[in-house]
Amino acid sequence: MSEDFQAPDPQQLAAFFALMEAVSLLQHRVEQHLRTDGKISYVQFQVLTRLASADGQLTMTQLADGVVYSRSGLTYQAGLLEDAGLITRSPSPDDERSITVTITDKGRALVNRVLPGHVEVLRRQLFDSLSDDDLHRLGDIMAMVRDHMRAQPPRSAAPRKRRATP
Amino acid sequence: MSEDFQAPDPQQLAAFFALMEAVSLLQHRVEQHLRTDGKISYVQFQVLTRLASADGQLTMTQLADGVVYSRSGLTYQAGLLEDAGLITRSPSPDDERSITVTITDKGRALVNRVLPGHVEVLRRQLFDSLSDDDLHRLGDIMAMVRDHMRAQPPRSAAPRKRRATP
DNA sequence: GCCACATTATTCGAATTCGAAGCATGTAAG
DNA sequence: CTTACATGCTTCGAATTCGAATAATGTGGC
Repeated sequence: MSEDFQAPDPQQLAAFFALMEAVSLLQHRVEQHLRTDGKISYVQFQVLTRLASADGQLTMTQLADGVVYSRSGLTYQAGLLEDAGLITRSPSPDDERSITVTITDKGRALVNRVLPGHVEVLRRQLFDSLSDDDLHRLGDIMAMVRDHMRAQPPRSAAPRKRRATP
Repeated sequence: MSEDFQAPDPQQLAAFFALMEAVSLLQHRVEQHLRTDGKISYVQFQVLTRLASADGQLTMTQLADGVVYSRSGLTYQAGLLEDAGLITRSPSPDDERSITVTITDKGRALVNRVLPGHVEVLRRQLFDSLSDDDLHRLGDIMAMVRDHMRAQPPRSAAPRKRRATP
């Protein structure tokens, strides 16, 4: 396991592993609560809350980007949410290609019904284990990481826009 | 959105959102690299590295717990890894029910081949955006969260075998 | 105006995931 | 020993996920 390449600092790796494992556990708990309490998945909850905090409507692309999801996956979920009467989809006025997704009253009601329990889960699983200072610090750190990654395009999937001998 | 329940501190929520979003992005990047470079998923990579650092072999349950995965999901992945010749499965000597999973030389070779690139991705996506101090702090914080959640059983799914109306 | 290319969303098929049910083995109580 | 339950893993079906291909609309250069 120890070879000639630039060996990583064990401390760095430990941080990475702890980060991934903790978030994995947290996701499971959150998912479980939302499923039993509101009969929705975390993705669906994310879509609804994003719509709610965005004054009611967003396009599919805006949603997919925010939720860090594939377009096709979002199409599927939007279909389910629409069938359930929690959102509506309508063609966008400005751009004929876009779809405007709007949260319904029923959707808002569901969010409001589930939110307290959701927050309670977060409190018990995450917030309670940290001091205010640590929590504050965690927020700052992860915001930096998030911004850093948003700014940095993936290595190989970089769009081949670079001049191909024009 | 603002009602009568114990409203969460916006700062707390911001930390949670940043945490989830950043990890989501990170997972995508890592997954993408492993797929293109080694033709394996992150789960499979996790299984292999866990085996490698555990002196070669573990039981299915130990693996599933460590990887935060469903048993059935692990069975599926183990099947793929075995077909690919990266691990072997054999009945455990002590416990006739258990399966001992062992990493093969080919499995170790794959890990060693992919590891440098993997670490490079982590460096570029995660480590580079943080000071040593922040990284250290992040590790400590997430370790605390992880331990806290491991210690705390999920709220509703806790008791499994409650007798059904005797 | 017209042509090439970018952008938006969906459909499709394949792969992965989970939970419940099933099977076999281990263990404790009587 | 025998019954009752616990544990370890797999099988099965349903749901979810992604990426590639597709269709439709927008935009820029000429």
